[in-house]
Amino acid sequence: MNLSESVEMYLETIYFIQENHGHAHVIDIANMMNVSKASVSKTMNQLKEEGLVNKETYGHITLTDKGETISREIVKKHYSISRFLEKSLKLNPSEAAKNACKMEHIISDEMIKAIEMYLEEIDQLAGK
Amino acid sequence: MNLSESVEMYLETIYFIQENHGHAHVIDIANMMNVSKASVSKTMNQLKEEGLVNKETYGHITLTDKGETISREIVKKHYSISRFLEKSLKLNPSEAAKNACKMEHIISDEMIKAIEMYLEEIDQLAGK
DNA sequence: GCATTTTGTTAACTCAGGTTAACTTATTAA
DNA sequence: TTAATAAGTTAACCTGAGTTAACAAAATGC
Repeated sequence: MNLSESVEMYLETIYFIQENHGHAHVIDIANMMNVSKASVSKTMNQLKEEGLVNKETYGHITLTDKGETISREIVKKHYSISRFLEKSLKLNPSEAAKNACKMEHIISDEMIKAIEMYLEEIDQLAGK
Repeated sequence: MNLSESVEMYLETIYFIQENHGHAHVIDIANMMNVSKASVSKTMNQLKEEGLVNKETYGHITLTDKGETISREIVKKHYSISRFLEKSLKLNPSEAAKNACKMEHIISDEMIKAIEMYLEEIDQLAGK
C-alpha cells in the first residue's frame, strides 16, 4: 500500500472527524484541509474505488476497516514523531505537530522504528 | 525564496557535481536524479530565468552566486539533519542520509535551528 | 409543506513536473 | 576529417491534485 501524501492527509482527516462525530461530511473535510468541496468529492470517489472509505452519492463518509487500519498507522506515526521532536529538540507541541505532519508521509520504516525505540527508552527511564 | 522540493533537488545535485567537476552537464544531472535529459533541460531553462544557474544553449551548467548561496543552505541542512538522525536515533549513515534528503525540503526554520543547537551541545560535551 | 440555505456533484480548466520521440549539435575515435 | 556515438533540445503528451462555476439534492426554519 503506497499512498500519496495527499491521500494520507485525507485519510487522517477523516479519521479525526470520525472520532468526534462518527462520520465525516465533504464539507468538514474541505474546511479542515483548506481545499474545495469539489476536490474532496472527487477524492472520495477515488478512495471508495480503492476500498478505503464507504460512501454513497450524497451520503456521509466513513472509513472502511482497511481505511481505518491505515489511518491509525499514520496517526500513530504522527504522534510518535511529534513526541520525538518535543523530547529530543525541545520543540513546543504546536511546532512539533506542524513538522510531524509533514514528516509522517516521508520517513522510512527504519526511522519510525528507531523513533519508537527512542520513546520506549525515555518511558523506561521515567519509571514507565 | 520559496522553492519547490523538485527545484531544491536540482540545485543540490548541481552543487555536488560542480564541487567535483567545476560545472555540470545535463546528462550528469539526469543520471544522478534518475530523470530524463528532457526534464533536466527544461528545468535548467526555468532556473536560468530565475537567475539560479548560468547556461547557454548546449553549454554546461554552473550555479550563479544566488544559486550557490541557496544550494549551500540546503546542503548544510542536509548534513545537520543527517547528523542529528545518526546521533539521536542511531541511524546508520546511509539511512540517515536517505531520510535527511526528504526532510531537508519540509522542516521548519525553527526545527532546523533546534537541530543546530542540539548538535552544538553534543560537540561541546565531546570537548569541542 | 415549501422557500431558502447549505451541502454535494460534475465538467471544464490549470499547473507542476514528469515522459517519449524526433530532431540537432557536439564529441570522439579510426 | 568524417562517420558514428553521445549529449542536448523541443514538441506533444500524461498524470495527480488542485481550482471555479453551474447545477442538483438535502436540510432547515417558518
